[in-house]
Amino acid sequence: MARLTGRNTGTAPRSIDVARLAGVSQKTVSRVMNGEQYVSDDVRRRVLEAADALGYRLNHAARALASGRTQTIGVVTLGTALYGPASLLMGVERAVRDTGYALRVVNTMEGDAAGIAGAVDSLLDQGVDGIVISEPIDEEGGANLSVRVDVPVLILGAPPPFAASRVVTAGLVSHQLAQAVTEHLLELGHTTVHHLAGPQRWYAARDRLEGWRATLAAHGRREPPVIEGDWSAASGYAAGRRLAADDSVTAVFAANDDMAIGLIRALLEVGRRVPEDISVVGLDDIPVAAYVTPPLTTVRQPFDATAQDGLKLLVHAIENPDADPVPVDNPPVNLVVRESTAPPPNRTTPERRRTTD
Amino acid sequence: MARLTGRNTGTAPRSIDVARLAGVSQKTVSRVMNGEQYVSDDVRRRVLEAADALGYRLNHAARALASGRTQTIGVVTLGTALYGPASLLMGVERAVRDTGYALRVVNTMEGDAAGIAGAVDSLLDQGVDGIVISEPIDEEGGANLSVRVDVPVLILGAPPPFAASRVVTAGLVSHQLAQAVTEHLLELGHTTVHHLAGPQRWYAARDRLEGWRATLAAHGRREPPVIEGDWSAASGYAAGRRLAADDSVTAVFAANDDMAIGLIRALLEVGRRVPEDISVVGLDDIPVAAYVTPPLTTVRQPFDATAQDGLKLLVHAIENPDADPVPVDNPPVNLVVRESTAPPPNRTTPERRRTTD
DNA sequence: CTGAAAGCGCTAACAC
DNA sequence: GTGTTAGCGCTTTCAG
Repeated sequence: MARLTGRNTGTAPRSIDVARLAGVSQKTVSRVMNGEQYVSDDVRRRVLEAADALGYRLNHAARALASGRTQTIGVVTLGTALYGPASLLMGVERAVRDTGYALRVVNTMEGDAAGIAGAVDSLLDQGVDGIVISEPIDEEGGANLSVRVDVPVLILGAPPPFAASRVVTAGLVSHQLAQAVTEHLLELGHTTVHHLAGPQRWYAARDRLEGWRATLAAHGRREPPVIEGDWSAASGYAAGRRLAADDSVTAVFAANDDMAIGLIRALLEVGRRVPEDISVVGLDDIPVAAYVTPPLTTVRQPFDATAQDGLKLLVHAIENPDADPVPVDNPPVNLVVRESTAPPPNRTTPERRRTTD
Repeated sequence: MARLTGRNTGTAPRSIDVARLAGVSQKTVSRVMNGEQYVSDDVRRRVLEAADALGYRLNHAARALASGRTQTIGVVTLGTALYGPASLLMGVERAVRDTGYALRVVNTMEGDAAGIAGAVDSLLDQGVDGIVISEPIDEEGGANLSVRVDVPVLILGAPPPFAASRVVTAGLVSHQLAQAVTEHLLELGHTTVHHLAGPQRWYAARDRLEGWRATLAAHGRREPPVIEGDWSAASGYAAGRRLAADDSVTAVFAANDDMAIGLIRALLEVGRRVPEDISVVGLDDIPVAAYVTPPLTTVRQPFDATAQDGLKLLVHAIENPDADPVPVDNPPVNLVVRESTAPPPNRTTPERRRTTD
């Protein structure tokens, strides 16, 4: 194809076109577009006007090729609409937006053989300056990432599962959330607290379990057997059926709200009242939590704060390859006490209280 | 497993390195990497082996620059973890994955001045071969996209709000979903059905309202005044308070499950039973819908099917610039009848009206 | 402060 | 079937 140096019919304008119109060199256009210093205000204005007149749009592919930087961050998520992961993803998008980077997304399905390693690999393949791994789960020891990753990595909601050149983390708060829940229940007077855990391949699920366990131990309470669910309301329902059969259960901490809701449903179906007979607490504070019956006591997860803090670290690591990671504070724990928790029933003198809701 | 040695450390293997190792020309490597024809099996194997040995990774930026195609699709979503939009996004990711394209994501916040146009613009800026707009909302007539869009666009869940060179749509089923719900309620014997609509800036909300309205009209029923919510359980709750004051209400169709749940909560609080006094239906079939009290009757949205169908169209449009768009079938409507719907209560006065239909 | 030259790693067109 | 020759549109030296 011949050089279309003079005309650009149907072709997007290039920086050289802008340069000609503004009467400067192409390099100067580049300087202006990148907001570099050492450009006189007059030249800058002329370039900007010319660019605007032409409808100039910087070609990112060319920039990436020449500079080796893509100005995009890749995120690996679970391919699920679960409230937690979805909220985190949205938080990440917002946070990335603020940093001026673009966002690429790749999902890992649960049970995906390639798992996180495959997703990271494909991101590296597409070209990203940094990677966010959101809520990783261990897929068959998939934690060992055999890919060499030489861009900074942010792990959200789990400690570094593998060694990469520069890894930062954020959102390691499940432990505290679980502690807050457990203590709330203990303070109400419950002798102990049962736990309906999330799938243990998830770090978040393990961390919540540990937080619960540690809190119980700290208060010298007996640790009841753990029931493991899969985050779904259906699994909560199944767990509720089992728990309802045990008269000693007076308080249950479900690792997320969906399971808590399923659990409550099962309890109600067999005639156990919540919270009069059994208190139930969830975790997440999903949008409907305040409107189920009874309104659910739960802890809110700080998704946006986590995403923002994490991205700040990641971008810092990208742009300052040699600097040390700056630690961020953990966001405050936000326990939302509603009506699914109450003191344990008085066994000797059952309180007969009528509630219409 | 691939290894990455460093993007511009001078050590990143390029196609020419692979070519040298395999003893072929660089162009041949390119042919092999792109799966082109006319490469002997022997050469292909040698190239692949050399690439693997070197840990070669194709440079997408260079490819994009040279070919003008990015092999990525951009998606514009609402920056919300609402079940509907989040599910659609996940569906899109999965579908995009299957097509071999990569995915870029940009959010539009509600109330964002730049709105969809800005998001599309930024996507165009980053370089994409096609664009998916998921559940657009009208932001102050933001429908007029002043940007020139010269890549195919897929609109999910709404008709084309603007003129672009090639626009395809999918997921226009809200109307039918609303119809299914309304008819279900009518068939149970309700004289009419009230509607708690979604925010009318959303096409999905308008379409549901239209579906409900048309169905009522088709059955010759009176159309009660519409209450508008904002998708949230809180707005459903507020609507429930108002509706509960009206004795004539026996059936309500809420435009999504969250609002339905809030609505039910409000009804229960003032002593109106669901479904004995009032039937309530939602829309979405969120994960907890089956476990709230009472279990919610709702219609499931075909997110995955919509995303897949839509992406098929989009990719077709991308790869066949001149072909006509192929229409796809609408997925079947999936009404899930649970326990929040029942025949209307028996009035003390049998003012039962005969309907001939 | 500004400009000229030299690629970044790949694909496209056309030879062979 | 395979190689050769040009660029894609930008950023990078390095001059002035």
